[in-house]
Amino acid sequence: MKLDEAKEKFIQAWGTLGSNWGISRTMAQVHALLLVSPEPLSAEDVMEQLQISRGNANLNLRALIDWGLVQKELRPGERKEFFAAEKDIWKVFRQVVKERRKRELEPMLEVLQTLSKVEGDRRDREVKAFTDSVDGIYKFAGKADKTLEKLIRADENWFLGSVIKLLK
Amino acid sequence: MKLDEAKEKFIQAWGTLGSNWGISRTMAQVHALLLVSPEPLSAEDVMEQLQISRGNANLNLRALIDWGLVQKELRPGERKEFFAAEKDIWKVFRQVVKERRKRELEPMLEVLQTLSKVEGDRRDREVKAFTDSVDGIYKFAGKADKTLEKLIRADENWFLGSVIKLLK
DNA sequence: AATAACTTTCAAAATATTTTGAAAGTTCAA
DNA sequence: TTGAACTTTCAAAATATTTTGAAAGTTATT
Repeated sequence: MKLDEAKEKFIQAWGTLGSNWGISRTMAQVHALLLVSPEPLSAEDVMEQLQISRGNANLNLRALIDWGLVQKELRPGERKEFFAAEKDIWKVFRQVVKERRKRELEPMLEVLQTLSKVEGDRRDREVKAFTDSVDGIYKFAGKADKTLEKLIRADENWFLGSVIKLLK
Repeated sequence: MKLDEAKEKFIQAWGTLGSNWGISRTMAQVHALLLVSPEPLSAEDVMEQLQISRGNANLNLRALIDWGLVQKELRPGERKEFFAAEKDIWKVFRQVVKERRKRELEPMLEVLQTLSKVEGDRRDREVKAFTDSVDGIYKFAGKADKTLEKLIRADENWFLGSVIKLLK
């Protein structure tokens, strides 16, 4: 397989993966493109290689920066901005975990806490089913939150080493 | 807060969570509704409580069954089908991991393997960046695959106990 | 075989998300 | 302060996804 064909396939596959996980296809494709580029790319480069508009390129590059997956690079004497993705996939993974924890898990914990204060007789089947379910999820989410916090703090080797070893 | 209000909020929150993770809002809401219902519900019940059409209810109930999160229940002497969600959130989590691994991780591993066979001189910066990236992701995905396989097989107590303990 | 009680299908409609591109905004060098 | 070189914005258009509901299909009973 030729490089260009392989690149194209990779970009497609990464885009599909992204859209399965609630990330827009194009954002994942921009990420994929930067992942396999040896040099940082300009917005123009991204537009050309993915055949997308300027506005779209800008939007998705900014979103990737928000997620902490891409960084701007300025070159002395050049006005144009260049963009480079973090290449270490372990770091990428940890960063995504970190962001999703902040954006989704923590807000969910607050909602669950609120919901556990529902009024009503615990002997009521409806009430009991509800509180049991919410309590179970709340406990699970709390444990997940703590676990992920440790994971984020843990260094690469720790994750590569200990967890894998533990699980074997 | 009254039960009905709390239920409504939970269904909304679960729907939002789902759509953040690439699951359709309505499918997640049907799941939420079944999670907090003490008794199995009929398609009719789901239609009424979520104010959705028959076709939509049917589609999403079937999808939840596909994901292994909901089961049909037949009552002797009744023609109607009833639906109940698995209530143990650990089991739900493990089931989701199991399905996503099968549906997404394994196909991705195949793609990555194919892509690692790209032609070209390794001293070419473009080729090197590509193969380095793909190799890194392939190794990561392979480890994740094995780790998740263990997680799926592990029993509840193991996950509740050992992993949490390890991470503290 | 006919009917009643259900479930499933699917094309069209509704809705939601993504993309575009031109205009506005910014920044810097002259 | 101007203008060139860029980036950002955002309303409209395009596209993708979800929802509807009526019709078709299924199954058990009579």
